[in-house]
Amino acid sequence: MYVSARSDYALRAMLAVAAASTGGGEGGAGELVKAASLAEVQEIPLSFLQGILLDLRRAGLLHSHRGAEGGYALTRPAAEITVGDVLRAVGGSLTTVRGLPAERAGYHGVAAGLTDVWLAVHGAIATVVDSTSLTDLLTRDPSGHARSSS
Amino acid sequence: MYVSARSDYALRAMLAVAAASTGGGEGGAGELVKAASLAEVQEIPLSFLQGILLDLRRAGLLHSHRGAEGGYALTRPAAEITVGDVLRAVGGSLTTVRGLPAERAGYHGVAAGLTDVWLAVHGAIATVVDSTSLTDLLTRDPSGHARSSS
DNA sequence: AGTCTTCCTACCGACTAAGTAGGAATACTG
DNA sequence: CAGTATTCCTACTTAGTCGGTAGGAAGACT
Repeated sequence: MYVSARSDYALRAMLAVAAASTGGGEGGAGELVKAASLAEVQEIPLSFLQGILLDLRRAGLLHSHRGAEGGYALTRPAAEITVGDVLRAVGGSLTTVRGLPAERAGYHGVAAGLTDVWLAVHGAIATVVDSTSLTDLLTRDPSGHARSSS
Repeated sequence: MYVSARSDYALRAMLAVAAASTGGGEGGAGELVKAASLAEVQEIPLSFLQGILLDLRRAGLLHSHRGAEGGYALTRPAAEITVGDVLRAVGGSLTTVRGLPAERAGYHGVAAGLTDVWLAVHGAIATVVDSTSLTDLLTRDPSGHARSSS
């Protein structure tokens, strides 16, 4: 699996927004965080981050507000947003074979069985990232995310 | 997971070599297959394939013989070569975060938990590709490889 | 010697990823 | 209504990798 800078930044930004919301003690989602403060606390280039935040908003994970005192906030509770949600919002499909989604690799001859392998890999990745929520990462509860070994 | 053309070709070539060895009926590994025939049967550009076969040989998965009647053969039985072996031979690490191996992502602040996610993903991928051998793919035995989605 | 095949290095074009720049739209303040 | 702060959006630049090609050198057999 290749995690691009874009995906990495997206996750870190989402975690920072989630931390600001829950840390403030306010139960609602009214805690707006500015892009500039996200860029600073996680050391992400601001211009680059803005494009990423736009993707996250289009995917329905963030909502934003313009003008003074504007910023970003989660649309759902952090416990209901998974790592997989964020990755898919900015990166498209989790598994690609030569640029194509895994299910349409198009093999023939002795290589026909490879499609099943890619699908199994895809399922394994999805299981991990879809069972890990933002709160799992913030609280670092060991029982929160899937343990592949054992 | 991104499967590059290089990795894809490598697996298809290995499968073709394995099929030629077992299909011939000869128990030994003496069945040499030429790069040109591999390129033709799996529709891989010959010049590109030669570089890949070189990597596979350096990784100890193939041995080669030059001159007329030369070619490539497996160094081990196909049942003892896994998909993971082939992928690592041509592609380096299975999971990379911004170009770096997963274990040295280097997070700080609220993003500290991300490392565990990448390691869990890495483990999940490794479990699949390391438990699938070339013979599993050739015989298409359902019990051979892991089934993630029960 | 001659031929066949692997071996090896260098190179090229195209694409994408990462990051930058600059401005338009929107919201609040006074 | 003027002004300011912030998100929004598009275009651009740069650097690196990926896929593929070319041309020979080294070895093996007849």
